[in-house]
Amino acid sequence: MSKNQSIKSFFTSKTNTAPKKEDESVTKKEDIKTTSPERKPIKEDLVSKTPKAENNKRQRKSSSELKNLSASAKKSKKNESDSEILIEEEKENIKSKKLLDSSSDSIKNEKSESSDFDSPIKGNKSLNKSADSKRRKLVIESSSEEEKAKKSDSEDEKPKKKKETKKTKPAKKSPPLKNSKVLKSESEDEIMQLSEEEEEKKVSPKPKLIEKTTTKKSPKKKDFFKKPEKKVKEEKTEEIQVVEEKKAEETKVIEVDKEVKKEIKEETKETEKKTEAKTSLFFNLKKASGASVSSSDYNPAKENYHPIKDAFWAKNDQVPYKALAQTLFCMEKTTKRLELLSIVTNYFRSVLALSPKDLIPSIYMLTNKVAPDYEGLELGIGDTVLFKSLAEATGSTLQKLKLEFQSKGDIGLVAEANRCNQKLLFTPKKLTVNAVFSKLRDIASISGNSSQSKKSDLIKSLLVSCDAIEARYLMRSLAGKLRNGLGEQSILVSLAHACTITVQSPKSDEDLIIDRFEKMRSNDQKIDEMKKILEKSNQILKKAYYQCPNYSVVINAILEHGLDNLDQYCKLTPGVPLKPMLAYPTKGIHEVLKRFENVEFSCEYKYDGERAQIHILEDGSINIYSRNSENNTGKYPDIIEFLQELLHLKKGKNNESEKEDVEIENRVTSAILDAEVVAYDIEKKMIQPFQVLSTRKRKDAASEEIKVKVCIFGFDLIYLNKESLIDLPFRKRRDLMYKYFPLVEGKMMFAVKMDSNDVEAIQEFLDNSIRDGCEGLMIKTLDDEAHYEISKRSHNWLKLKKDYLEGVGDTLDLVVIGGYLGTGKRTGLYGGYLLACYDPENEEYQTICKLGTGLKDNDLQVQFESLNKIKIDRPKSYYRINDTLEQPDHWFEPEQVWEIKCADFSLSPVHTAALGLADRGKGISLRFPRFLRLRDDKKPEDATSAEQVTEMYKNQQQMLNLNEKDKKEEEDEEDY
DNA sequence: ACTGGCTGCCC
DNA sequence: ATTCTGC
DNA sequence: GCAGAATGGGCAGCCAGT
Repeated sequence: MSKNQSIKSFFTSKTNTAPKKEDESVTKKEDIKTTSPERKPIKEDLVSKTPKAENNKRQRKSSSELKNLSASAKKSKKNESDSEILIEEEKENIKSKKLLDSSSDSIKNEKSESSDFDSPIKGNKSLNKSADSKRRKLVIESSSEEEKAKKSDSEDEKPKKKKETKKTKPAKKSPPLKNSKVLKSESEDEIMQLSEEEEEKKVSPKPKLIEKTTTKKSPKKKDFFKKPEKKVKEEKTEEIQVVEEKKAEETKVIEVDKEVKKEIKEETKETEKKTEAKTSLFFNLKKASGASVSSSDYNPAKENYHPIKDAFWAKNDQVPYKALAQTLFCMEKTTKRLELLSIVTNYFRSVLALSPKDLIPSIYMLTNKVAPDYEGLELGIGDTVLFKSLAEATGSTLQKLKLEFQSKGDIGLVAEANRCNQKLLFTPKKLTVNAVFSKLRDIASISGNSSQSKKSDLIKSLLVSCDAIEARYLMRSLAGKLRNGLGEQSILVSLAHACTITVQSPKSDEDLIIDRFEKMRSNDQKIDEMKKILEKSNQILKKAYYQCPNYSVVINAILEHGLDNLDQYCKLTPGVPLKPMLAYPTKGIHEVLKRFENVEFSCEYKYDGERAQIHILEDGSINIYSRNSENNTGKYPDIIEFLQELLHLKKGKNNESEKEDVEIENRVTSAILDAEVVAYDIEKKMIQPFQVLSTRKRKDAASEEIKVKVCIFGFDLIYLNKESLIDLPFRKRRDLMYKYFPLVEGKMMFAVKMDSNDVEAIQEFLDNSIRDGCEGLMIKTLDDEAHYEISKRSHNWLKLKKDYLEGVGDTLDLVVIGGYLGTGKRTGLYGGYLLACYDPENEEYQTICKLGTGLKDNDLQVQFESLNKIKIDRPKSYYRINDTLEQPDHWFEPEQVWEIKCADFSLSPVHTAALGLADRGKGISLRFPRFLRLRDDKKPEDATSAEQVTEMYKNQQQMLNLNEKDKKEEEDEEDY
């Protein structure tokens, strides 16, 4: 029965879904793309042919582009001279900039200098996931290609096998089961009841012991690999053995790379010294008197660092990029925050003392930005482009680079190792921080036809001039992940410290006080005083920056007027976004009460929409900014028109007379309103889900064409009629908001609130909020610590969502079927996993989401070991995988079941869970999935079923509300 | 003119 | 967005 | 408790290739 039935059911499932799909225009593609069992022939095609074709294609391309390399190298000279001009322009620009009156003016100038288009190319703060996985896919497929030929025969048997495995699993699983229990007990606080035998096991594989048994050099992983490898070989079939051997090879590679990675710093430093030895003479000539450091010895981590003597460039020189690279390099050696801060502080002090004009580019480089957030200037470079450029620049193949990336986990290290070694006829000019920054801006400014290749050319031209260390950090900058342990917050602290320690002498403009606290450092009492001064500077700077998040403005103000007077020059201004107040997640009402003990607070609905900071300017124009200070003005023309009407604002000169015409008691002439914009169905008076909101146009939306109507839910007022309200307590700010902003049903509303600290009342309010289609509650103190001051605490509010509560919220038991190799601190482990639910109807596993959070470091270790034992070289035929989903690096036997929590369910264009059940062409996926624990008591067939997933999807509050409304009003179904 | 892939930005 | 972790 | 760094789904915008 097993075999036939399963095949039959596969078949019927297919024939069922196929016709359905056909009448849905959407799904033509899906039909082909989805891997489904009875389509095996096609699947074979997909798996074995496509990658080949793709590889060939890429190889061809990269070789042809290789030829271009020499051409681009020639070009680079021209590029450089071009950028020189730009740099000069920029310098002029900065020089001539009058910061005071208009942050925006100076910004506009800058922008028009470097770019003549205003369509924002978005930034590059995160590694591109799809790019990542693409790369992985390529690697895996190519590496296993040979195997595939052999395997394809056995593929036919797999569906049959599946039934067998199903039956035999309990027996088969028992050894791993024990293991996983053991592992679990390590990773979980809650310890399961274990038999004595298990108790023993529990003790033995503790990481510490493993460490002891390993040699000095080889990391723990060495053991992890070898043990499972042997075990598995003994008990598995021949077929699997092949897989294992391959696995072993791979693991060896990783293993080696691990070691390599550890040594790489030292190595590179040595090579650095050699190469720099030649050039150091050159620098010595140029050096200011007293300085005698070569560039690769530059060490801002040094004790008693002297910003001039310990630097290696001369006064008024442009800061060499090498200095920045060395700074970052020093930072990599420690994780201690104070040390990191001091390193960057020292670097800044040198810049201040020698080349103050380079402070701005330095800050941008260290915070990995190219412009203020609200300018919308973004690199538009992802991993894909970066790897392509790197391949072209170095002559390596994409494949090789990507494979290397898997083991190194960092594109900077890959670039460093593959750096173009061929010596050019003439030594390229040394890079300066300003030059690199300018080029980054150039890259960001390019758009339009063949912009990709132009960007690529720029990157290559930069790479040519890089030494090893520089290449490392340049690539990280381009990838948008400096990963240096200091984010924007801490860079600001460093800057504040630097500007406080190294200051201009009050006596003359020329003199510089190198260390204002020199005499205080040895005295304990004085040190406290020093710390106070530093902290005060810190506050001044942070307060200035969060009200005016523009480094050019802030730094120019510091250089011209000093840190202490910053508040006069960096004031809150409508038209310039400020950093918004954020909220901390809270696990329950009790935690809320504990945190806000004896303090009055208010609870508000937390709406599931988009944060909007609405700026109403004196001239009647309105700007809207996102949570991350992006300019969203072009996204909400409807809101702007509505508000201008509502508040009797008129654009243009006539506003004076107009305003007098209408008599309103509390007129808004300027304001900054903090609000949530939510998709809203006015007819049904219903809040719509986030997924609806997100389908709105983002740029140049025309108000007539807008389909998704929107309602503003105001919750805070930060600025009103020329006055900043940030120092008022929340209670007063909110009252002003109520007073000045009229309520318009379905257009302009206020967050539903309740001021009470009664547990039951809050509980009820929380339930209500969920019922009304909200995410939960925001909790804010009314009077105490209730200023809108991000500089003190950016997360001054609390948020309480249903799915934060323990034992509440949707939980699923899902099967791990694939893994994605991690990057950064997860290098050498899995950084993410592919999860599936089980569909007994079709006897297949359907992907439902990827997972990458909620995992403890130890979980990652343990999982890497246990999953390696069940690694397979290709997905099972009964895995239903959409081809547009990025393929995992490794596939696994369906064995481990994990408990996953999520906030919501969504219809997914890529995941196949419950495909056809909730929607004809779309599967279901999870919003905010996170790992809870291993369910070693469950077999994969006991995982949450497709049907259950559908149920959960339909039981979402939003769906319930929708149905209820539909029933009541007997209207047509509304679907999105 | 259409599509797929990449990127950035919302959450 | 969520979560974990070192300081 | 903070800041930083791992990672999620899913949308529109843009570009390259067909």
